Amino acid sequence: MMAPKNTIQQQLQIVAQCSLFCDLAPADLTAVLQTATHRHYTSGSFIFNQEDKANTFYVLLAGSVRMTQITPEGHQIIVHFFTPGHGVGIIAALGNFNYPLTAEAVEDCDLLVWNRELMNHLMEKYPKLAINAAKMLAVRFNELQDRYRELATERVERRVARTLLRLTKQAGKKMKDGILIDMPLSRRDLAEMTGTTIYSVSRIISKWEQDGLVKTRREQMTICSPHGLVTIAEDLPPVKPAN
Amino acid sequence: MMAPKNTIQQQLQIVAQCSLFCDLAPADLTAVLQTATHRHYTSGSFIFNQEDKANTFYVLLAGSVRMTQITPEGHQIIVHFFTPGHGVGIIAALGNFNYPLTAEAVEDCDLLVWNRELMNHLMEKYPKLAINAAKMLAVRFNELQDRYRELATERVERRVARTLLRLTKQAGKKMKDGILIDMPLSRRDLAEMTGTTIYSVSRIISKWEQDGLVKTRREQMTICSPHGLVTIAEDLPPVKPAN
DNA sequence: CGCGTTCTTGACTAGAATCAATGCATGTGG
DNA sequence: CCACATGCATTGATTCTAGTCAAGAACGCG
Repeated sequence: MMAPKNTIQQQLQIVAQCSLFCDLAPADLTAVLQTATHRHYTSGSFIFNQEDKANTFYVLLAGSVRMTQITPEGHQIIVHFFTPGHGVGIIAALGNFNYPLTAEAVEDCDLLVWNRELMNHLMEKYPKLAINAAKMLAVRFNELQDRYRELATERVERRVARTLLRLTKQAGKKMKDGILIDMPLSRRDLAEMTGTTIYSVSRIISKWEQDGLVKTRREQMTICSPHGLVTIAEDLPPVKPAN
Repeated sequence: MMAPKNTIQQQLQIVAQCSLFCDLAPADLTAVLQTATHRHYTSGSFIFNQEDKANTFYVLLAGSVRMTQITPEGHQIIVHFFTPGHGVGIIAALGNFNYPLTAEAVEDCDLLVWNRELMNHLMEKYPKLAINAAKMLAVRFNELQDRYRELATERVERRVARTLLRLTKQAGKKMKDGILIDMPLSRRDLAEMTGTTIYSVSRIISKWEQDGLVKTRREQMTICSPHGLVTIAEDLPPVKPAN
């Protein structure tokens, strides 16, 4: 519907860097890309829903995507935020089951789209593609495992600190008063990312704001002292000289 | 060193069913298997250690393997138990980083072994292999994600119930007085699998034992009423008629 | 300007961790 | 075969983190 944010040129660059396509012979890469179609999602729209049949395979070119999962009891958790260059829905499409989670565009998004079977054929034809997919999955698996360990062994405050630090890496934008997390980010989001409640998050953030570590507005967050957050995330003693 | 528990014949059967090798042309399968070597680990020995360089790739033929991870603070968590037919160390070997966890033989084990680079070549030659690896990873990823969600949203008792139910599926052996979990399983193991402490586990198990749901000995566990555990795991009301 | 969100804060509670003491098995060596 | 050491398991008392509930403030939007 709308024109994509970036030019085709720029998008190709993003794709070529994307770990799914790296190391692919240039000719093969263009062949693979020619089989893709292109879709735009406006902010707030859903790319797919939990329990949908997974027969599509996406690569995010522009925008950001929030992956959530909702339990039978109605608890929602946020599993991942995707930024450009990452594959979306790959796991479900590989495994040929239903999407275990919902993908929502939190900003306007451009995505490359493949049909599941088509991608399977491509992988048989270009083994590198399958190997890359597996590697990408391996990396994501490790990230998830780390977060699992954190959840199992760490306090809420540390988990929130870690999550914010991760977000600065993913979507941080340097401003004069600190690093802005450049996407809408509510207390609820943070709570659902760290496995806690909005109340606990609010208390923690309030305290940090008093200590000058962060500045917040509604659904927005600036990290003034990344180092201070690291101190909390790593459970180092605060800046007192005495130990 | 020692003769394997099963005959080569039996092992081939296991391997052929293993999701890593299924759908492979029989000729290709034998070709792939011929490149593997074979190793035996005695109970209690370590297959690899956290932080080792990951250049080996295993498939478990017999025995069981416990995967643990230890945090800088010294908290240990159990990430997975492997039973025959599963790939061990695959993720790290794919991603070409260090093993993020330790693999320990909890019983005598037989494994097939490949060198990392060799497996990479094999995958380029037999794309099906790479696709299967990716699919296998996708399945494990989903399992991990489920457990992550449980950890984030559920109480300890439910998590312990779920874990025991999973173990009955993985290593359950039908006995006359219930389903025996056929591997050494201490309170500590359960605590590290569910993200809690041995004290909480002990209290919960004691209560269940009083209610006749389970029977325990040292490092051993029999589930007398799987249904009762399901009731707890799903948070259904107990067997009272009134709601 | 009124409405719906989002966010904050306080009071209270409960689930689970921690600490400490003790009881049991199991295996060891005199 | 018994005394002992060791590791595993239980239980009670206590503490504390974080969840729950409730009320209201601040913000943004139509």
